[in-house]
Amino acid sequence: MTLQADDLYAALSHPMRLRALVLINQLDELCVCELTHALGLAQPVISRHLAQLKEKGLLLARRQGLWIYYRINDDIPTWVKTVIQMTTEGISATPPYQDDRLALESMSDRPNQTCC
Amino acid sequence: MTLQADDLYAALSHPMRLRALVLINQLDELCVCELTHALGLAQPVISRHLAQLKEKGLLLARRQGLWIYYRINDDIPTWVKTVIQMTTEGISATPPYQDDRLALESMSDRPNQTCC
DNA sequence: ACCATATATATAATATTTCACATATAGTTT
DNA sequence: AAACTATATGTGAAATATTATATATATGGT
Repeated sequence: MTLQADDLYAALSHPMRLRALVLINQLDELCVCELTHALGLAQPVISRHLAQLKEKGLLLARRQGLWIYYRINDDIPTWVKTVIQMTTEGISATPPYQDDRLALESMSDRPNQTCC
Repeated sequence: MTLQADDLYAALSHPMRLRALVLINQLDELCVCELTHALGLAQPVISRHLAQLKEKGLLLARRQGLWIYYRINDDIPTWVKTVIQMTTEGISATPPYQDDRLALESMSDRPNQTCC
């Protein structure tokens, strides 16, 4: 069951989902609390958006201890990967995407695999 | 005023708008009646979707006699053009996009510039 | 001037999406 | 096992998008 174009664009149609996806694409893998911090949203809101991206087949989730890490599903059509990559390159240096990245990097006690 | 990523993806988030855009991208320029025929939608529905694509800056309209032809705005960021092109190439050979093209080509008394 | 055709728009009804808030689940630590 | 943390989900309200229908506008032809 491959990702349909409709599902891709439905997934990207919310500004926060686009911000989340661009951030994940830049950093390979992020957990919910990192996204919550970077995007400044309430946890249930982030979780819901991530659930949608996952439902559509765009993201995969991996649990590690208490944290759940989301990453881009590698099993999507090549053209979709290109679209995500072009978008990321096209907008990552502009607000609000640039600031999202800075907010993430300034996050204290950010969980990561090495410390567990 | 450049096209924002949010606007692009809001524009593409409706299946019929995606179908219209892919068709226009393949054929350079199409009038409302051609799109109505190809996509099998009521005229006001098509007009509204086209108006949205135009509002976001994705399409331009040109009147020729009674017909209004829509085409892709060339004044959009390069990455957006790439996204549209990759999408078109990625899906144009699959349904329903393939059938839209066939429906268009089987349209009788299709208006075109040369006959006016 | 009148009629016909192509397209656009107004409006109200409907459907869909999103959010806020509360609560549930799963894993960890003590 | 109880308390704690991170994340997910249920539910109803609010916001937003879409459609159907009717009507308006613009152009061309007679």
